[in-house]
Amino acid sequence: MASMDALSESAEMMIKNIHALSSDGQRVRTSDLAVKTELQPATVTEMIQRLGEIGLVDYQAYHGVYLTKQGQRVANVIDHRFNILQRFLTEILGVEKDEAAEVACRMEHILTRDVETRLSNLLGVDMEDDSNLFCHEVNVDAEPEPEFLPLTNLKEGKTAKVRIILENNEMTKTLEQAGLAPGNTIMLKKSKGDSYDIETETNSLSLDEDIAAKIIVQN
Amino acid sequence: MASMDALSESAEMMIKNIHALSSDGQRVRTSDLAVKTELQPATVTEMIQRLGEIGLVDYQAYHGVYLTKQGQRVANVIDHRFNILQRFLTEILGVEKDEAAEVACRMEHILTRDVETRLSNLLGVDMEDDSNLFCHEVNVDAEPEPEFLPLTNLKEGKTAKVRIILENNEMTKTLEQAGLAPGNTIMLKKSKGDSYDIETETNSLSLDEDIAAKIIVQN
DNA sequence: ATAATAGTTTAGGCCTCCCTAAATTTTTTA
DNA sequence: TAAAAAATTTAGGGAGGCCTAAACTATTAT
Repeated sequence: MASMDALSESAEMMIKNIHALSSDGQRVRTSDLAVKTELQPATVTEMIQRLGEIGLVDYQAYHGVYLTKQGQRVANVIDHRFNILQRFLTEILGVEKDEAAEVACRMEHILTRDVETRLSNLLGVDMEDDSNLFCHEVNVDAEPEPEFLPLTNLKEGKTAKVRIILENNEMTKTLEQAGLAPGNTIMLKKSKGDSYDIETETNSLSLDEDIAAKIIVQN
Repeated sequence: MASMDALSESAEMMIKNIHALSSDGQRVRTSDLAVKTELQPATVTEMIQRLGEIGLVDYQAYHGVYLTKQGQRVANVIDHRFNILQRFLTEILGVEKDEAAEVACRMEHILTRDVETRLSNLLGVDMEDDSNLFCHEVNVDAEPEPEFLPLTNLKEGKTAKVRIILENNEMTKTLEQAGLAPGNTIMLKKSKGDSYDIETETNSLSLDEDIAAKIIVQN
């Protein structure tokens, strides 16, 4: 049980993965960690030995590890940060799930307590409530992924959801009032020449190509 | 000029600092970089030699460095990411400036292009426009910042713009059709008990607290 | 129960990033 | 312009994090 230095990203990832694999409180095997972390078994051994010296993990040679109380606390913090970040990235920014998971997995080691709290508030999560502190892993269900594309590439008759409007000026303000706002669903009726006829939930309108190119939709 | 591997955080920080110190296109001295980065001069030398081999920097022993075209491009990307992150942290999350700078300074090396774009959009920055790609340092102009807050925290009689609606289900679709969509302006008429009477551009409606809490507005 | 197999650790090597101390080069100044 | 001072680089070392190959331990199967 040594220094209270900040843990490295690698060390935190190892703890996170130990937590993810120790469903029933059993010791986690080196080889399972190696697969999960995509490291060589020898590297895992080295790592968990170091974590053992720091007191975050109970390690017995040839018989794997489990998290100590202290280690569990670390794991919970990391998991919580990951969840908050992933939710922020997907629900608010609209980032695609896999990328959100990757980015969240890197950022979770950087987030400060304060930023974490503020993000939680934005998402309407009660930080005191530990009940959302699980979910270790990326969800790997392959869904027919909706594509992001400029409105100019949408096929006639297709419906898509507005995700991003590049630029933020008078013009785009007008568009938003006409129902062309992020989150709304629109349908491209016709594109003739450089004019795009679209239908929003509330209006019909026609845009020229320059503007249409700045509207990114998702089908 | 070697590998196109991703740069380490340390390498990116060095480039950022070279950029920050080379105001007039002059070579930057090792000792100045040492002060700025809080590293030993010998460490700086080592680093800039490596950067030179990769072609990001023009290094002449005993006479300092300057960024190559390629190095400048890297610096611009990093600076832009920093600015976007810092603005997000301060303007939207309300994080105190110094902490925001620190966190942004760690996250800038992790941000993907996609997340960067989406954050820019949330902030109303046009990503194509390179004119915002300078500013190495923290912006210290205090403006009367518009606040992001859940509808449940809006004062009666106040007008605000809808920025984000968390969740994307049947209910929220209905809300959007009633004018409660990102980009629209609404006014909170009255909040009595856990019921919120609001006026959108097209309708009047009443929400209960659970839903109101998921609507983030900006005043 | 022991030999074969599977799993784990140790040994040793490489790279990055940081350091200090010594050597070297540049700049200053007398 | 040569000696002193300042700046820079080289040399060498340590920790973390990763690797492969070899040694070792545990498990399984006959």
